[in-house]
Amino acid sequence: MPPQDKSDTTTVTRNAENRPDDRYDAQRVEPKWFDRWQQDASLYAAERDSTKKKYYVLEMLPYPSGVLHMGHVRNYAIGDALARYMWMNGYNVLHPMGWDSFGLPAENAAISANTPPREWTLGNIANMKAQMKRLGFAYDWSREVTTCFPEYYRWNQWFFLKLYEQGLAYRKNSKVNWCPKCATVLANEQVVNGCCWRHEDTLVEQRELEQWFLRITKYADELLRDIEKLGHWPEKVRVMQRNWIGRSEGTLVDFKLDGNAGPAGATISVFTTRVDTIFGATSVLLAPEHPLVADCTRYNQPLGAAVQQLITEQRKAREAGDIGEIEKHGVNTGRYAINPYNGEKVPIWVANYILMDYGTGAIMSVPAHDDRDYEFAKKYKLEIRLVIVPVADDPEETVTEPPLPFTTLKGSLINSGRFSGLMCEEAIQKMAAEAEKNGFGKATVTYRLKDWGISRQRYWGTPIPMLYCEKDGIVPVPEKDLPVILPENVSITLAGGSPLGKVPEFVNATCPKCGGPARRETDTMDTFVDSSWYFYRYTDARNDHAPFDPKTAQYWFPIDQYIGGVEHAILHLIYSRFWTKFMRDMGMIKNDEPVERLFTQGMVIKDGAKMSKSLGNVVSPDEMIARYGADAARLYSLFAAPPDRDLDWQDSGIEGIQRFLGRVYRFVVRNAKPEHPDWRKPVPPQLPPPVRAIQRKLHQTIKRVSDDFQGRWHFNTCISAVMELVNVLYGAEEAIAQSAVPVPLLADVQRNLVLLLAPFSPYLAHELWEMLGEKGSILKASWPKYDPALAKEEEIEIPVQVNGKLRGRIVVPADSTEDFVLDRALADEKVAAAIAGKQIVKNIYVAGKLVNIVVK
RNA sequence: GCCGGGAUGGCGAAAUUGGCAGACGCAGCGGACUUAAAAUCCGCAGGUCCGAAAGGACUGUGGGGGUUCGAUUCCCCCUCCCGGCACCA
Repeated sequence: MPPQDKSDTTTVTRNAENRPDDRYDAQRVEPKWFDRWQQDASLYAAERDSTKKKYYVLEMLPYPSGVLHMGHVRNYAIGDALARYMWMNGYNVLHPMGWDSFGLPAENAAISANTPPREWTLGNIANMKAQMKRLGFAYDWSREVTTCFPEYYRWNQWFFLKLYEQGLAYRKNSKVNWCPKCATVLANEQVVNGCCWRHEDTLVEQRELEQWFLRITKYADELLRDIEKLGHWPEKVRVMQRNWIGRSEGTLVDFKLDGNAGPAGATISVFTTRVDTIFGATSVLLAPEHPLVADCTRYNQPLGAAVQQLITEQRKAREAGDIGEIEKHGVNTGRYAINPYNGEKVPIWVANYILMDYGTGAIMSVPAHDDRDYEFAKKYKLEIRLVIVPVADDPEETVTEPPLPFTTLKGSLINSGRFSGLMCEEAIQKMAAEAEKNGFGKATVTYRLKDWGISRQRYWGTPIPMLYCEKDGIVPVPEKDLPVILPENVSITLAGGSPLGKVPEFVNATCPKCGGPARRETDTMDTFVDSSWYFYRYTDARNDHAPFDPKTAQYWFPIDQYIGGVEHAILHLIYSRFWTKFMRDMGMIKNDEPVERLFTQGMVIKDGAKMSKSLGNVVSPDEMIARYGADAARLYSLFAAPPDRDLDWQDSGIEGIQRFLGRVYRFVVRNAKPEHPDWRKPVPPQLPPPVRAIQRKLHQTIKRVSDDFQGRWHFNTCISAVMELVNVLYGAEEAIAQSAVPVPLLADVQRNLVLLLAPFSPYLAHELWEMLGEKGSILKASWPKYDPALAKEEEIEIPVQVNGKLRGRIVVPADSTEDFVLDRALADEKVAAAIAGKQIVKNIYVAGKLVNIVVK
């Protein structure tokens, strides 16, 4: 009996023979729901002042590059499924979206296409937003954040002023990474293998510039320590952050310069993690760019030339990203330093493997106990002096001449004066204490993490709200004068420094202190500033007197689930953590960390390679929507692989998903009978076995899908489970045709089937929900609950092994005793044959799982 | 070099706590429906060997070893692939 075609909402088209067309046409159904959803802006709005439990699910906001790619679709399909699931479980869900819309590509477009960055960006946003809506993602668009709007970036400026007030933003002259293609500086984090993170073939140059820095290093220790709190982050990301912060405990030791070497009283400070080996130091090595080197080379042309050579070698190696493999070279300065522990004079060398930007740029060289120093000393025939010997459990066996270099900490000191005989770790403590007591050093901690340089010599970014007055120097723009608006109609080139510097109306300003003329800062902020706090803005996106309301933020934070690509494991996620800690110390928020759970989804690849235009293997979401529909594209991106693994896109795979959606649709079209008098009656408690099997499968499926949402998020297996359920339903079609399946059960199984699909394929779910006679959005319906008693199998099949080899299977009631199962197993014909004439050593029964009979 | 992750049919994958390896899907093959095709529905399907068939034997989760009644799963060694870090003193 076909459903009546009288509803004005659900339309089942009919074919030539006037039978209902049970073929699922996504191109008919999806636009219908799309239009309805468009008309209801409140559909996915998070509730203010809710008494419900909150859930904040967030996908990383995209850069509006022009069009969505499959990686976006996958990312958002995961988040959307979770958001819908949480809605159906009664949570007050915050699921927002926005645009990381400042950045260089807009300027490049301006240069190549002569389109103003703002226009280009807003056009892309409009396009991508339309794509997202067409894909059916359930975002609260009333909270949309667009970082290039003054309403947003004024708060970047406001935060900057706060950072400046607290000494966390400061200006200094320093060597910076310069990308010639971007025509701007890069933060350390943005340099990949010596190249620009955006231009992987472009070597980064070193330039000397005045720059604004944020003092992220103030939080280095806390950022490291709190990684422990991120228990629901992928271990991989936690390790990467730990390495990036690079905490290292050691000792600073000052070596005095000998006699006439350098200015009187001058010292070379070295950093070492192995001060216990210092009696084995046979030279001091300086980085080629160490300030003292300049002093040594001033009146020594040949030495200067040699040092210049070392600088060049080091720079080349760094740029090529293989500083680790640099061939060690060095040159003797001819001067000496004095080891404060034993008064010994050691030569000062300059070496190309010493880095100026780590530690103090100077080391003590201990060839006997360091691989690198050993190699260097061998090459230049420097003295190698053993000061640590291994300690064996049996003192008789203690080796006195270990193979060199001997670098472990499991040893004791020799030839080390009053420290001889101490164990290494104890010696490190005592020697550091002595240095401190005598004023020639101290225990210290060094980080690899550097302060965050945020100045960019580009146009399309947040203007840094600072002024330079001839009289008053650096003066912050007063808070009341924010925002400093980014001017329009600026001619953009990649040459000649900051484009804003060429706009007199922008540059020329008045000093708020003295009223005299002042020059405006013309650099803009790194766009990672924008994304460091945007998720707080979502909680209160239209606030125009503060970045957000602290109370509201406190309700929503921390983010319950953050989802994005692993490529942001360091940059974005470390800056965000820093920003949160800074805001906490300002009293704006109470949470120490922004993100409770982080999920990093795998890449979408095709034919074994990352999708790229040059490989010609790009799959376009628009094309997938046009061919298969949004639901199919989304469902396939969840089905083809577990979400944390890379996904190999196969066009034939999505066809299978399209078939599956058609199968579901067809089943419901044929079996929805909401007008039937029994349709809403409760399912009878006693069902005959073949029908009971349907009910059992239903409850098993609900359990599997629910468990996965709570646990490991393997949506691919969730969808498989629903497919199995559908296969069972098709197997029952004959029974249904003969009215052997009670209508209440038929209704129940269809309702639940559609509910189970609601997080994954919203268009189809909404269509079928309506077809089943249900009113209102399926999002407002409750997630199905399974009944363990109904999910339970009454009879189970148990494999029987003999000596671990499968020999037979028996079917027994699920509550059988061990004795009963074993009896039945031994009675099995094939099992009996396999054990005939042998002696049974042991019977193993794993309840409900397996029997193994051990014979000999 | 160090730290992660991975390797399972022709392909994407599954096996959640040590217990039937290959669920589910794709591609393939066979059948039904059709004048025919598409669509749809049903069935078969790791490999090798024996058998006309029913069925049976052996073998099989990158390679080698171990623990166990039993290992894709735990332990040791090795190979390859992907990602990250790397003279960080």
